[in-house]
Amino acid sequence: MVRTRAAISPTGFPHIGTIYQVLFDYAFAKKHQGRFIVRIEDTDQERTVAGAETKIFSALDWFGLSEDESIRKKGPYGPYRQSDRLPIYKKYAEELVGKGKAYYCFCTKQRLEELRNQLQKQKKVPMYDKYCRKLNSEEVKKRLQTGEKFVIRLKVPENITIKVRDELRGEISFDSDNVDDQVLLKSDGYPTYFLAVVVDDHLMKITHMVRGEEWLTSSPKIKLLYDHFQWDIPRLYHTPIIRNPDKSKFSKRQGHTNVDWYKKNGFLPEAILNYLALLGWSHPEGKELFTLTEFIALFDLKDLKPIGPIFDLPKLEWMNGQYIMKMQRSKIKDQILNYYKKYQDLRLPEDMVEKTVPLIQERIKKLADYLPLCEFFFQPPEKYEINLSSQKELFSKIVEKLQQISDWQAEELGGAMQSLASDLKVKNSEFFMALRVAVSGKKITPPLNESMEILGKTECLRRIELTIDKTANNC
RNA sequence: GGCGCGUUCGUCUAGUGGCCUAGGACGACAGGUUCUCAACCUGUAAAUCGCGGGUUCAAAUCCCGCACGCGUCACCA
Repeated sequence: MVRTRAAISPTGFPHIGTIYQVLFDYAFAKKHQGRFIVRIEDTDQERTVAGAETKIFSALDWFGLSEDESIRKKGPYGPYRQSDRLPIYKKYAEELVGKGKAYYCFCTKQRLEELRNQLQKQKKVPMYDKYCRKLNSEEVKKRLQTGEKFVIRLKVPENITIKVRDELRGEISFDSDNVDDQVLLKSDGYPTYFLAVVVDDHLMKITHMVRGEEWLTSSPKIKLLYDHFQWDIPRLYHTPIIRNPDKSKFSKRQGHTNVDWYKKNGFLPEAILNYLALLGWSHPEGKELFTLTEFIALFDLKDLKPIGPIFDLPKLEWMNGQYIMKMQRSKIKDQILNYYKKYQDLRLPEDMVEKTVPLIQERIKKLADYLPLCEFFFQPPEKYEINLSSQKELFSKIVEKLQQISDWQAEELGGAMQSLASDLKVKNSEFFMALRVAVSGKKITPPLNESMEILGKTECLRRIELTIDKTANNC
C-alpha cells in the first residue's frame, strides 16, 4: 500500500510551499488508495512555536487536503509528533553505535566553531574532523559515566561512492569524503532531522518519500542510514522549490508565502491548488482548469519536472477569476457573505448581495474584489470620482425623465436614458458616465441600468437629487 | 569555494531523432463589441530551444565541454 507523508515543522505560519508539497503527497496517496500521513517534526526545541500545529491543520482542511493519520487522527504507527518519540530515536541511535556505524562525540560547541572558522579561513569545506572517532571504548564509557554531554554522530565510510536514486533525476553519485559525520542525536536527547526521518519513515511504513529539493544533497546521509539499519529505502522524490521572480527560494520579501494571506484576500482553495498543480506538472490534454479529483486521477509523481518554478500571482488571479466565473450564483453569494464576515468582520445584507452577484460574477477575481466594486449598493457615495458641477441641468432632466418611469426595470431604464441622451444630443459615453458617477460615485461599476434597477427608483432619484444639491453648492 | 541539481517566449509549460519554419496558457499590445470596467471575439509581438563542439541523411530531443542559475555545506528543519 502506498503511504506518503508530510513532515511539517511547527515553526510559524503555514507556508504555501508546504501546501505545494502536500498536494503531491496527498494526490499520489489518494490515486493509489493509499494513506497520507502528517508528522510533526518538532525536534528543534528553540524553533518550535506554540499554536503552529493548529494552524497547519486548519490550513490543510481549508484546502481539502486532510490527512489520514496524524496527531489528531489516530493511526497504527503513532505517536505522530517527534517530541513524543524520543525513546525510539535513542534506541536506534544506540543500535547504530553498537553496530559500529555511529559513535559518541564529546566535542564542545566552542571547539566545533573554532574548527569551522579555521577551515573556512583555509577556504576548505567546513566539516567535522572526526576527532571523537579515535576515542577508545574505555574512554567513552568513562566519559559517559561522568555524565559528560555528548552527541551521537554518523560514521560515514571514507573514500567510497554513495549512490542514491532520485526518481525524478535518476542515479546521483556522491563521494563519501564530501559527506559530514552528521550528528544524529543531539545533546539534549532530541534527534536531528536525519535520524528522525529515517526512523519514522521506516516505522510508519512510508513507501514514497517526497520532499523539497533543498534536501537533495543530504540524501547520501539518508541512504547510509537505511543501509546501516538494513532497511529498504523508500522511493525518493525531490520536488522543485517554488521561486521568487529573481529565482531565489520563494520568500516573504518577494511574494506572499503565508497561506493566510490568500485566505484574507479572497482566493479560493480550489483555485490555488489548481494553480500549484500546474507548477512542475501539466495536464496530458493541456487543460489548465481541472478539479482536485481530476488531478488525482491523472497525476503521477514521476511526471513532475525538476525545475524550480517562479510563482506568478497574476496567473493565479486569473485562475481564481475563472473559478468564480464558473461557480453557481448561490454559492458565490454564500462565499462572499462568509468571507466578509470572517475576514473583515462585516455582515453584508444577504438579499442585496444575492441581487448583485449576477452583475459582478465575471468582474471579480477574488472575493475581496466584491466590496470595492459594490459598496455603493449599500451606501450613497460620499465622494465623486468626477467633478459634476457643470451638469446640474442634465441631472434635472434625468430626474424628470426617471420620474415618468412606472416599470423600474433595467430595460425600461436603459431605453428611457438612451432616448434622453439622444434628445439632448449628448454622447452616450458622456451621458452614462455622468449618471454612473452620480449614482455610485465611481467611474467603474457594474452595468448601470441593472445597478439602478437593484437600487430602486426612490434611492436612485434620491442620489441624483443629492448630486444636484452638491453641484449647486459648488457653483 | 567544494559538492549536487537544473537550463524551451517576461512567467507556467507542450515537446523523448523527422509531424517544430517550436504548440498552448497567463501577462503585454492592437482591433472589434460596448454606457464604464469586466467578459467575449479577432489579431500582433514574444523562445536562433543557455553557449560551443560532436553523433546522424536528420537534434529542442543523444554525447562531451563550457557558461549561467539554484540548492547545500549547523547539536535548523
